[in-house]
Amino acid sequence: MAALENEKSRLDDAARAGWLYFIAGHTQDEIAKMLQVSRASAQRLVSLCLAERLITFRLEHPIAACMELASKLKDRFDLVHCEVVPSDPASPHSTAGIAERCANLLDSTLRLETPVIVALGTGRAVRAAVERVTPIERPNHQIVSLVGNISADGSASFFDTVGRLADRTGARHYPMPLPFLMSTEDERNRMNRIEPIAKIQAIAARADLRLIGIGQMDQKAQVHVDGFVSREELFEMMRLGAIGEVTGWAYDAKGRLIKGGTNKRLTSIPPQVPARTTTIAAAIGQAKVPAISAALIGRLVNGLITDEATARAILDR
Amino acid sequence: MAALENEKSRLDDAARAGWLYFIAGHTQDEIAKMLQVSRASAQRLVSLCLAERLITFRLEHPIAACMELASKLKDRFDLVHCEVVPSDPASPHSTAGIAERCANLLDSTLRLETPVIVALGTGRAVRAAVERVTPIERPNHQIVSLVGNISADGSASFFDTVGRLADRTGARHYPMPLPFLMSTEDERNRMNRIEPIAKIQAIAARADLRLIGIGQMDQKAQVHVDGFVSREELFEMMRLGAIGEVTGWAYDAKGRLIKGGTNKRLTSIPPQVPARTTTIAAAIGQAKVPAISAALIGRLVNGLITDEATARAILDR
DNA sequence: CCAACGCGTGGGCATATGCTCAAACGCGAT
DNA sequence: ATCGCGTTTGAGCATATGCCCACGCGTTGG
Repeated sequence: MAALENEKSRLDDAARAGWLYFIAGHTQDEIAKMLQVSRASAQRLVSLCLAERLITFRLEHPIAACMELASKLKDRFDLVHCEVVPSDPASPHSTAGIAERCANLLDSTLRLETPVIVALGTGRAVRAAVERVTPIERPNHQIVSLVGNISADGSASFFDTVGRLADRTGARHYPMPLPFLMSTEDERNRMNRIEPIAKIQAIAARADLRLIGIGQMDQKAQVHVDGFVSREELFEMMRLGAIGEVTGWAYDAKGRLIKGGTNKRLTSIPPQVPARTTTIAAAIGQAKVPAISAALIGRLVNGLITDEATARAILDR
Repeated sequence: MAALENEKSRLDDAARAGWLYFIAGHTQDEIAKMLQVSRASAQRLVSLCLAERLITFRLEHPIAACMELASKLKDRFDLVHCEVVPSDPASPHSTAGIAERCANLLDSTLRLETPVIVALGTGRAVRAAVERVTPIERPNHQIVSLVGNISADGSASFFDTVGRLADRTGARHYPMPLPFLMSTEDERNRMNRIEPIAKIQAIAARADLRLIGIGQMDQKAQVHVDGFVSREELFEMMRLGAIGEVTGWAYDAKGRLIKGGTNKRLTSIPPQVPARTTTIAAAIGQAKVPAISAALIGRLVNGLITDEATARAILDR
């Protein structure tokens, strides 16, 4: 049917309009005349172009302050990779900037012709990053999830990061078909031994890149808000000293994994300590500062993508 | 002195403003408040950011029509590389679009770690492209000029493409310290035998990429306008059938190099026929259509970067 | 076959942007 | 300290932009 054709030509026009607007520097009035549409439509095309990310902006200039923060963080915590983007004072929790950089990191990793394995954890920034990855055909890559994708109520839910990234690359993908928490430690251990799960874990262990979020362990902990961990479980972990979590694994202020509590029943693949694989955390926000700091101190991650304000707060501790 | 410091921090602010404007999507009023300046200054910063190319736009969407034209050209003329950018109906001679793509091509070539040799010819698009190359440290690359850089009046003049590109990469560079035309064939041949020149020619012969412009041979021929070739010389070449030129080498409508005239006295490195090295021409404009077509037919180049209108005109012949 | 619906269109208005111009601000020289 | 020159700044205005609304066209479901 013609709908798809239309859709396509509309996107073409949008791209054309965006090109004329941003690159050639024309006004929307001029573009409207060129494309033979009303100015209002031209405006719509330009904004469609933006909404569909047909055009992207890249900042070529390494803002000195950010560069400096990044290099200090790199030194202080012995990181293999660190990026600091300018803060957006109006929305300090927006993932806009870091998602862009994460997407870039994924892009350049996935662009390689030699097969690579990318492991993904949780986090809003990770999700947003995946959405921004440039599609590229790489059927020999592998995308693997570090966390179970079955929520508490049994539905295979929350954002299917692995699937989305696989869509964009044609890579084989391995979501982890497990609940986030099992009911007992035994059950968890049994699960870890069954064939398909063990296989996924083996793949994850060979990952070339791990990209994960960092969650703080307070009343607003994402693992609790999303319903993976009950209020009681959360409080127990806090009593045990939990200050943050990566892929669900709670750790204390020194970045040491908590021995008991939900950590005994977690199905997620635990962090390597210290991280050997390139393991990049993407996290911003004042609330996460202690959690991020601890993860860096404990070497749960060896890379960080954050914003200026967060970077400063981490260094100021 | 502090001037440089100031300059730097001003650019930082510009980058920051650009980021907030284009990426975070704030209005200039908001940015002004954030950066503690007047709105007018915010506007200035944003436009400075644009002017300095601190931020760049990249069109992710392969505009179907352009893609199709590119692929037809590739097939028809057996090209190894072809790109077609949307035309800007308002300024059909603007190098904006193709310069961007050329810069991109240079970027990706220069990004390689293994030493590469890039040879540059003449042309406004080539010059503009060099200005847009992302600086990257590649001291082991080599940049070599295909044309003499001494103008008719003896000054080492016109735009020093090779030097500029070397500035941006730290690569060794080899401008050709010769006049564009010698006064006799003998003299030219003698020049070709002297040591440093022969060496440059040897390097150019091993180039991994040649990027050149195409000039038409009519009253407005660039070689004439720029004063490299006199009116009489130009007319003589036209009598001999010249329709276009690459790095000064005039050729006829079938793309065959003219045997006599200025070609006997040219110091530029002649095109390979047929091109074996990746040799990309960057050229747009109705006036250049016959010249571009002939160069493609004669296989003086095996790649083309042009715009939609020119591409269409070439295919319609 | 028609009604209801969705989607794109163009007009119009409030707001944001680009630009000009005169005033203020260094900054160096006297 | 003062003057003069060149640059930067902010007010104000003309213009461009973003968005809401009512309309029309095509599509879908009854």
